[in-house]
Order: sequence, then C-alpha cells, then structure tokens
Amino acid sequence: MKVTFVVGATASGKSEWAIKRAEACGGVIVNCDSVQIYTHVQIGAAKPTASDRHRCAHYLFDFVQPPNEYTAGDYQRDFFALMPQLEKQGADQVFVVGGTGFYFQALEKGMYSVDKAPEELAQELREKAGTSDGLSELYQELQSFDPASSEKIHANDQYRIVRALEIIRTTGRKPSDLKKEKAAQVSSFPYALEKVGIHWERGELHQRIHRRVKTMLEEGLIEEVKELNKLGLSTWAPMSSVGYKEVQSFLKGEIKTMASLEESILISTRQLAKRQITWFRRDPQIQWITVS
RNA sequence: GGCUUGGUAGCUCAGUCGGUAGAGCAGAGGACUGAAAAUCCUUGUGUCGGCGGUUCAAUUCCGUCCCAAGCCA
Repeated sequence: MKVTFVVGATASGKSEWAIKRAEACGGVIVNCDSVQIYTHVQIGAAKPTASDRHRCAHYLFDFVQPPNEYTAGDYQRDFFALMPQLEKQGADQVFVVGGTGFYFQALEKGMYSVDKAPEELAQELREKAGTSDGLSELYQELQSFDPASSEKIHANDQYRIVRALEIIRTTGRKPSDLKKEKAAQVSSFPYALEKVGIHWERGELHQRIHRRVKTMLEEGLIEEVKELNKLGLSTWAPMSSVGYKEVQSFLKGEIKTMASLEESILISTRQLAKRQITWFRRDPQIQWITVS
C-alpha cells in the first residue's frame, strides 16, 4: 500500500488536488487536520463538502464528539488502527491530507508513550504557570531535572514547560531521554511514502485566503458559533481555532464591526499559513508542486 | 473666512526642556513529541507634512503654506 502525504498551507487547495488524484486511481483520503477531526465545527473548519465525500472515500473526519478533545497521540493510534482496515478493503493508494505538521510528524516518527498526567497535576501546573513568578519557578524546576529539555524550551513557553513537568512528575523520566530513546529506535513508517506539498507564491495564497474567509462569513460562520455557544461548547478545543476565536470576540463585543472581524480572521489565517509553511519547509523530502 | 487640535515606521500612537527617534500591531524569519488552527522566540532608518528663518546644530523654536478633524461665522 502506498501513502502520499499531501501538505501545504491552509487554503492551498490540498483537498481538491488529493480528491482528483484519488478519483483517478481509486485511492482514499485520510484527514490530517487537527480541527477537521471534530464534529460540529463545520464552516470555519473548511471540511470537505458532502459532494467531495461522494467522489472518494474519506476517513478520520468529523468524528470526535464534544466534550472530547483529541491529541497527536490519539491521531497516530487511530491512523495505524485504520490502515489495516483500508488494506483489507483493497485500497492501495492512501492520501493523507492536511495542514497539521505535528500530526504528520507523529505518523512518521511516532510518539514515545507516557501515561496521561493526572488531571489535578495538570491543573496545578497550569495555574502556577499563569503567574510570572510561578512560571519561572517551574522553569527552574525543569532546568534542574532536565537541562537538555530546558535548553530547547524558552522560559516564556508556558505550554511546553507545563507539558515537560507533567512528564517528569508522572514518570520520573526526563523528556529529553524519552526523545533520545525514541529516536534511536528504527521505527520507520511502515508503508511506501511520498510527500507532496502544494506551493503558492505568498501574494496568491493571501488572495485565496481572502476569498475563503469571505465565503465562510457569507455561509454563516457567526450563526454557527452562536449555535455552538448555545450547546455550551464555547470553551471546547476547536473553538479556539482560527475563525472561531475571532467570532467569539465579536460576539462578546471585543471586536466591534464586521469589517474588523473579517480583518482579524484574515490576519490569523495568514499567520497560521506562515507557521505551516515554516513547518513544512524544513522537510527536504517534500516535493513541492504548483497547481493553477 | 476665523479659531482650536493634530500631521513622526504599512497602521495606531509615544517622544525629543534643540544634538537626526521608539512602543504596540501588521509584515518577515524561526522553533516545535499528547491543546499544534495551539504555544513560543528573533527582527524597527523612517525626507519626524512642504518651504523658509533663528542656531555650531531643528523632527523639536519662529514664520508661512498644504492636509485632516472639531468649533465659530
């Protein structure tokens, strides 16, 4: 079975490209986008439409129900559970499509397994990291337990400091050692792999993003967020993704006008695209193509 | 037409009691092992509206003109 990673920035046309190819060779599409895995978020997530899904089989879309949240580890497990099924069904070409570099990395390089940190611990660490004194204490703790990790993590990076200490306190191991051990294992990706990236000149990409954002607003993104809020999902993970968080601010009155709502979604989307490009740029195995 | 307040980085603005300027945002570049559409780092020379004057020196003071907003006619 052959696997093709289809990567690129948001709005680059990855899905369309992959669907065409899949149609042509009887392949299937597997999602690799950290928002499109969730149910309920529809317009802002830019999921494939019903008619797209008739064109070829789609997997790992639209299946994580609230209030569940999902991680790269979950994704990796679900992916490798799915593949034998696809093989049994006779699929011989799988297109893994999305913009979440971290998830692609989880597939290719694996994830070292650690027990989940107890919720109370996570809570405690997060609270402490919220104050600047607390944060620098935590950072010092990290420095003394695992200097190698602390060198790679910036003192302001709350999120990574908390995560590293979760691992240290629950397993007693150094994250840098876990990483080293994992890297030493020769666990290569078990399928024939090719990587394709959809490339756009920056200005053209920005135009595509502009069109997409306008369309999302026209199709009722604001209504969608209101509905999700009614269901009590205002703090659910996908609600802090691009588009959703800006509409939340708009509904709270922090963003005053439609024009500035559109502008701030545009800015966030461009920034997301830039981060995605930075992520994929460092992988020399990606074959960049242009489409028109 | 008169008065007032402004005109400083792409945008919003700070500042220089005269020695040619800095923040936030945007932009650009980067990091990334269970929230990743998240989180974090690096990066700021621009006729300081134009033209004159005073001065060793003007973006800063003075004059004048232009532009914008407000008030009065």
